[in-house]
Order: sequence, then C-alpha cells, then structure tokens
Amino acid sequence: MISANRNIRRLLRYRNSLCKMQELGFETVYSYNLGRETGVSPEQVRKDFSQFGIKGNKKGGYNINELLITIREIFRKDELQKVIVVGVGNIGNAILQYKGFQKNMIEIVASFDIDPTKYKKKKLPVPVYSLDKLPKFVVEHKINTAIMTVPERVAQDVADLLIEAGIKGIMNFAPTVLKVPPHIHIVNICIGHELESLIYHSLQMGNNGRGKGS
Amino acid sequence: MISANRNIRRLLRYRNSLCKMQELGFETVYSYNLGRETGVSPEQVRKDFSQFGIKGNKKGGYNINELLITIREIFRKDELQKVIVVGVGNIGNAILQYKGFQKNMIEIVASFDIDPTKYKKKKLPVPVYSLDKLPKFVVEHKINTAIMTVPERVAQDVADLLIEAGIKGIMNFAPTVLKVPPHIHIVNICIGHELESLIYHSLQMGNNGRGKGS
DNA sequence: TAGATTGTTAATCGATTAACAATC
DNA sequence: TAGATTGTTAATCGATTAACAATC
Repeated sequence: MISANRNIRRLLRYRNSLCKMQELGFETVYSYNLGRETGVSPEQVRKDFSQFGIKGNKKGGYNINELLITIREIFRKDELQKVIVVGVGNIGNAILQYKGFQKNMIEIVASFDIDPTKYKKKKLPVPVYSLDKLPKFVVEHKINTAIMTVPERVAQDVADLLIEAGIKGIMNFAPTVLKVPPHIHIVNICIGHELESLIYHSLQMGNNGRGKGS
Repeated sequence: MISANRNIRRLLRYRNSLCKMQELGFETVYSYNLGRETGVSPEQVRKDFSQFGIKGNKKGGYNINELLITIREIFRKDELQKVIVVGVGNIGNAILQYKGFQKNMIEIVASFDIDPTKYKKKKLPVPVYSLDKLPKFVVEHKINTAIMTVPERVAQDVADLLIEAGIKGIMNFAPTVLKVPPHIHIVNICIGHELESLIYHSLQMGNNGRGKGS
C-alpha cells in the first residue's frame, strides 16, 4: 500500500491551490508557501510529496507545472472516469447538475431511479433509467464507480445490487454503514451527521456573550 | 476537551443504529452487537460510551432507551438549533428541500443569495434573502451555524461575512481551505474530492478481469 | 458457580511533528 | 560563502486495539 487515505485528500487540496497559483502566474512554490495555503504544515507537504516520489529543488522549491503534471499522473487523469448516479432525488439531482467534474476527467454518464415519472425528465444532462437496466449498463460501459443518493431504507439493497453488477467504489449519502465485501471501497457522506457534529462543537465553546436580548 | 471529533461522529452512527433497533422492539444491546451494526469494534463502542459517562450493565449490556436519551442529552436535543443556508444553487437547493433535519432538532430558517431572481422562488420551504440582510438576521435570530454552498471563488469572502456577523460554525461545500480565526468551527464537505479519492482507490486495486470486451 | 459482558489499563499502531543533515 | 530550503530520520502524539480484572 503506497498511501493511505489522508495523503490523497491532501494531494487534491494541493492541486487546487497549485492551479490557482498557476493562474496567477507563479512558477515555483515552497513547502511553507503551499502549506499555508492549504492549512497543512510545511513538513507534511514535503513528506507527502516525498512519499509520492515528487522531487523539489533544494533551495529552489517546487516547480508548479511539474507538480501539477505529476499529481495528474497519480490520479490517472489520462483517461475519462465514468460514473453513475443512483437515486435522482434532491441530492442526486444537484450532483447531476454539477458542472465541475469534467475538468477533472470525471463524467456522470447516466442515472437510475425506481420512480418511472423521472425517466422523462428533460432538464437533466443525462438520462434516467430504470434500476432493471443498471446491471447491463454497468457491464457494457465498464463503470467502476457509483454515487448512491437513495433513501436510507433501501441503501443496503441498492449497494448489493451495485456490487453484484460489478461496481468497485460507492459514494454513499445515506447515514447507514453499508455491509460490503472487503475489496469494495466506500465513501460515506452524511450531511446530517456532519451538521450535527458541527453544531455540537459550536455549542461546546458556549454561545453566550452575543445577541443578549432586546 | 472531553472529546475529539471522531467520537462524536461514531456517537451519531450509534444513535442511528439504536433507533432502528428500538423500532424493531429491542430493549438492550451488547457492545459486540452495536459494533457489528456500525462497523466499529466492540472495545471501541465500550470506550466511547465510557468516555461520555454512559454506563452499561455488566453481563446485561446497554439499555437502548437510556442510551438514546443520554446521546440526545449530549447533543442538547432539548432546544431547536437554527441554521441558515448561504448560496441557493444546486446543492443549496437540495439541502433546503431535505426533510430529515427536523427530527434531530435542526431547522433551516432562512437562505441567502446574491441573485435577486431567487428571492421570489416559491417552491422553497424557506425564504431567500439578499446577502445584505444576513448580518441583521443572524444577530436577531441568534444563529450560530451556517451551511455555505457558494461558488469557490467567493467562499472566503462569504465566510468572512458570516464570521463578522457572529456565526460560529460553517459547513463549507467549496474545495477551499477557509482562513478563519481559531474559535470558528469548519466542516469541509468536498464532494468532488471525495469522488476523486474514491476513484483513485478503486483504480489502485486494478479494474481488470471484468467486462473484457464484446 | 460458570460464563459472559462491561470498563479500564496497557500495548500497539499509524500519522504528525520535530530535528537536522544534505545541498543549492 | 552564508542563508534557505529540501528530504529523511527520529521523536511525539493520539487513537485504536488488546488484555484482563471486575462483576452480574
């Protein structure tokens, strides 16, 4: 295992900052520099780069262009990654509309839902199919990754269906811990829990001393 | 500091499972039991509970009702938490439509956007106001928490505005690392990065051996 | 009682941070 | 050269896991 999960997230943050710097005309960056921009310590930045075999110039910092090329290689940005969305509710819809994936070589190619009234929706950038058509579609289009925005109560069943069809990675928006075989990758995004966690921490430090009544 | 971030997230997962168990008519649960359901080791479950002062019965496990009451107390579910949404785009819209917050004593009370055409939207459950009205609203309604679903390029400015108005916690959907004073809590949700991270890990284990041509 | 489960202390593990040699 | 920065090794820190005593 070359790298764990956190490094990868940080690498994506670096990329984001580096792109901005490039647009601003900068050519090189120091670890200190990039660290400040991404909320990471300079040592961590250097360690991350070193771990991915990225070399800088002693005294001269890192070349932004080279960094971006290398990071793109790490993420295999040479080939388009096709993704499907399962569950065209509020969040599913929002994700389908989102335009930002393309620039990172990710394309949402289709969506699926049980509700037939959604199959005719014309405002969407991709077609909505019946769940029956999912297995065949996944195989024929060699889809590896699915975004799952379905109600909690059917999340496990849909996940089983996806895995059965050959999906290797699932982004799950339901607040359920999916039971999946060890070779399947899951990313859980639970907006509700994140919000509650945030509120908890905000309350912890006391909310007095402000807005003290009319 | 009584607890770090991870415990809190796990506590929310426990709550979720416990609710389901309660609905199914169960009255007690063992650490082993709850751990399996939430993807956590039994030792971790016991340790978490112990850390929050939750007591079980040796041999008898934990009483589900008591657990749920205690967890609710930890999250101060006695008082409604008011939240605002800033940026009524795709994701902001989806979050406004989401019905699941209420049952956890969270209510989205208003939303804000710079685009005047959105102020008249009637399909939304809460009004959309101009950003000018935000500071006064936050103070008058004693809002502590904001969900920020604005374009990346204005994320920092909007965050500054929110903090200036008195917001203590921000849920940020832009792929930017916000620069904020130390007493402000930030939760970053970057769907794009999560997706790229997922694809990276799926690719790592090789996607051969399937769909090998027509 | 014997067996099972909690609750806590100790050990382990991994990630971050500190230190510093290498070098431009 | 002197100063600054990288790259790597060692130290620290925190979280998870293992072990086990307490006890129902």
